[in-house]
Amino acid sequence: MKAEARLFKSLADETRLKILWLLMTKDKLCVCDIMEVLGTTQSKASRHLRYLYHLGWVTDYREGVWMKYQLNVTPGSPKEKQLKLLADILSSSPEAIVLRRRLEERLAAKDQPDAPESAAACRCS
Amino acid sequence: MKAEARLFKSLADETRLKILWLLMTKDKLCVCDIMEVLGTTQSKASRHLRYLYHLGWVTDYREGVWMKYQLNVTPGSPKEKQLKLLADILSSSPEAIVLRRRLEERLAAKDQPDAPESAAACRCS
DNA sequence: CTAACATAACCGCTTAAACGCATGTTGTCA
DNA sequence: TGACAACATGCGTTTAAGCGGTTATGTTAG
Repeated sequence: MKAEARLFKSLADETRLKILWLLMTKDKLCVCDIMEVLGTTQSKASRHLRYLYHLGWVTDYREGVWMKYQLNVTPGSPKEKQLKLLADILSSSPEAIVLRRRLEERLAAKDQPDAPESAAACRCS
Repeated sequence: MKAEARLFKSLADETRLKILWLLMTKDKLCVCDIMEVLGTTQSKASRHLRYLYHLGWVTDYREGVWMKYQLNVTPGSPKEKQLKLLADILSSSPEAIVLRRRLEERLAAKDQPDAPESAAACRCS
């Protein structure tokens, strides 16, 4: 059951859970979005995203300068089912709402090109 | 989401997963049974059982010399639902069958009082 | 080509988890 | 009461995870 243990270990980190939760709210996020919404470092965000990538939780693709990440929702895959369960568990957390709202705000701020430099520090599309 | 991370961390260990799986097969196991079936140390088995106990996965009660452990299946509790999901995940592991068989053998051997000392090293009821 | 930016990889450090071993505790039985 | 069995736990060690800070890689714009 080593594989199962590794599966759960990949979920045994608060930052990774938050990242997955953000990607459930909105797929196709770049690293700078996640890093900004979570209020963390680029190094940390990127590292956890790579971790999730190698374990099959997310897929990535490049869009210009930005690396976009999204949930691996291949239909019928075990991951898809697991993600559903995970969503159910995370949604009952009090922080879930806060994070979701922060993400909305962040994405909205980026649509305003006259952002007051506080939001949208990066020029991620 | 710290609580959720801790929840998954409690499942991020192979020994603990195996213990939970054994308890899904047969509730009310003593430490010596688990330790024997998993082929591990008493110290290790006991420690992980206490760990699972403190996180609400299992309950315990004393039966003479033996400490009996069983899954915490309080109806309607979150743990009950989580255990169902966990059972689903673990059952698809190749080791699941082996462990289940080993447990059956172990329990059967204990019913034979003329055990050849290899099985039933302890006199657990 | 070069500067600027987004991201990944590296390094050293700190912390926490898991383990083995030994010891303590509790219950049973003679 | 003393010996023994089942179990819990304290301690020291080892190993792995996460993190901050820095550097390397890749991409675009000028």
